[in-house]
Amino acid sequence: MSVDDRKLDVLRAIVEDYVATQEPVGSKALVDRHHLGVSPATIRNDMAALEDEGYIAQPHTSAGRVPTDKGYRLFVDRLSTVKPLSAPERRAIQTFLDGAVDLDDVVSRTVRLLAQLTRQAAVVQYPSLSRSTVRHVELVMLAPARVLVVLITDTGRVEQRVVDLPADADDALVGELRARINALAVGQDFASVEARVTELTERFGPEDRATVAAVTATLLSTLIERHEERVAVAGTGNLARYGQEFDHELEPLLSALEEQVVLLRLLGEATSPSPVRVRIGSENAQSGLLATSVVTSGYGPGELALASMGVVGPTRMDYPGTIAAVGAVARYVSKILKAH
Amino acid sequence: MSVDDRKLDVLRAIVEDYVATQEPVGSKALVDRHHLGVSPATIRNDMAALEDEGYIAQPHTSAGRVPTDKGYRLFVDRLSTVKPLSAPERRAIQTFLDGAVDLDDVVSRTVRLLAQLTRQAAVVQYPSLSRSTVRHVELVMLAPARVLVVLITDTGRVEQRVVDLPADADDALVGELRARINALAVGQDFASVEARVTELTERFGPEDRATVAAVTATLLSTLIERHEERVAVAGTGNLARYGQEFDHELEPLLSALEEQVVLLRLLGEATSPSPVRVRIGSENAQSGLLATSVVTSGYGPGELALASMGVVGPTRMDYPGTIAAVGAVARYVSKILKAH
DNA sequence: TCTGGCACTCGGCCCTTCCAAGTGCCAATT
DNA sequence: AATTGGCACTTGGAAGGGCCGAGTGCCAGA
Repeated sequence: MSVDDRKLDVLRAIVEDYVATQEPVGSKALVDRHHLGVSPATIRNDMAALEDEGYIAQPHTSAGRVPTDKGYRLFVDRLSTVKPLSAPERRAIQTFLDGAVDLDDVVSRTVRLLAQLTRQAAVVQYPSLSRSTVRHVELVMLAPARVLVVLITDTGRVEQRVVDLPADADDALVGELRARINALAVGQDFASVEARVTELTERFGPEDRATVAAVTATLLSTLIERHEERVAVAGTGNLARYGQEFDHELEPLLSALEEQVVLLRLLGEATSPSPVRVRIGSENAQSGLLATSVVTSGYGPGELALASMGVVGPTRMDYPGTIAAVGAVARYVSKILKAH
Repeated sequence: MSVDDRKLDVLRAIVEDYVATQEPVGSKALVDRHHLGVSPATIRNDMAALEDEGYIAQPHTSAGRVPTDKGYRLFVDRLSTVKPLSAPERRAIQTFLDGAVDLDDVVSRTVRLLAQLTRQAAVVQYPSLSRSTVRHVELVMLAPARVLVVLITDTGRVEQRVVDLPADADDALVGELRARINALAVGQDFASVEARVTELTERFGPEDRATVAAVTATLLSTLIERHEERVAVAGTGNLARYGQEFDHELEPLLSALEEQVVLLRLLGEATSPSPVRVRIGSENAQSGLLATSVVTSGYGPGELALASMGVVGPTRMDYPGTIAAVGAVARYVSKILKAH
């Protein structure tokens, strides 16, 4: 075994021990707990080298070493082996998610499941509108000058918006409008609908145009408004349990977890479902999250990910376990969405 | 001024000082900060009496006094004067809530506003279905054997559910069903709809009854399922800020704030909008909430409250300010709902 | 009924001491 | 060249001790 190999082994051992014990780990403890076959002094040399390269650090002189963000990064990228979920965990995922009755239920069950599996805070984005297609648009008159616009997507999501019309409308007009909108929107993705629906106004008589414009404008804003994308959160209590280590930093973290904008940035752009992504500590570049890592995965019924889900926890988290959990849940949810 | 009056003054002073400083308050500090016109020794006697009666307690011998739950209760019931909101606060409420576009937006803005005003955790219940009336029921065919049921209430709330039919249906059947359901449900409160809709099946031919039954069953379950009542939460970070005083108790508290069931019980039965209710510490009889107080108010467009909103914080909270804030926000939201 | 005085209690702060864990370096060994 | 044992050094944290101040309860006097 070459020297570099052993150094990596040492780093791995440090990460594992530190994650397990939450305490800086010294050379002696390392050789005791892992059978490395060399003496503490040798380990010390390796550790000094690792420290020079920036993978570990010591909180104070005469203390053990702690992994740096860079160290965790190396660990995640090259040193950790996939830790398969236990059978009970697999069963838990299935039984928990199979009971879901609709999309909202899937999301809320997923987020609680993730929080429970990882004992950290979980975040799940509702499947994004912008990648869905329109299944149906419904217009309902609530009052002579007030219409409810309901948008139904192929993912089973329903968005509604109330429109105040510039003038009273009658059922005939609303009915015609409903028919026309559905004729050109159903089955289309949102971008296409945007393109087609704008010309719709011209097909109506001048006296109705203002009304039609009001309705289509609302429909478009529903389609476009990505910031409407919702996010479910659970397990924030787990972060508190993770100890007083966060100390004062707990409050900004909790605040961050309440802000949709922050959460969406956290989950990042959902690309393809497969790879689980890990952002470690300072890689987040988000004020309250410098001491936290984020493990995310896209999910969705097809090749493209509709949305993301993930877990937020301290940098000193069990990466293999968390990655496995997030990956497994994302895969299973994707399968459920496909079946629907 | 009789003796009992002064004792109550002393209690009030203790509560106010303790809330302000977070530290046990002694006789000397009391006479210094409040011009009570008597000597510390006199105050000591009063304090001893108050302690005998269970209104205050001392953490240790030779420490100042701290109000008990019973003391807070007396303070809230008889000693605190209403503290009107400041002009900026009033403005904040208006500008913040007037921008709301729909019911969901009202709720999410309200909960954030409450959290910000009181610097505590806020909880707002979505207007309850069970007290609403039906404005419209829409059936949308998603597939030959799959129908989306959309229920629209007079509060602007929309509930949807997907039904898998026992057999394929055609547009004609669904259209007829839609018309009939609306004919008997629109304008009715939920209890009436329950009563009327069950007989509906019999009006259809035998071959369609299974289909009709499936749809009506789903509609009924949507009407009845109160546990579907959702709750919005914000400001949990404020609880962390409230200091390490919660210590280990923070985690169960955060968990409790994530559980719909607990939150709904916390908000309690919404009765009439007007009075703000306060539950103090052990009055909650909820595991994680023994050190917290809950200030709630019903709200809704009419005389009856549709739902509740409230604030959760440490027992050592600023009751007059919190009560004023919750009351003002509840009144303002009620006004908005009435206007809609 | 109130007040001033007085003895007493006790938690928190500060200081010191001590210890264990851990390091870095170096000379010796393989 | 790599590894090892030995050793001096650093340092945070725990343990102990003394001090101080805030606060109390009680009592005798106004």
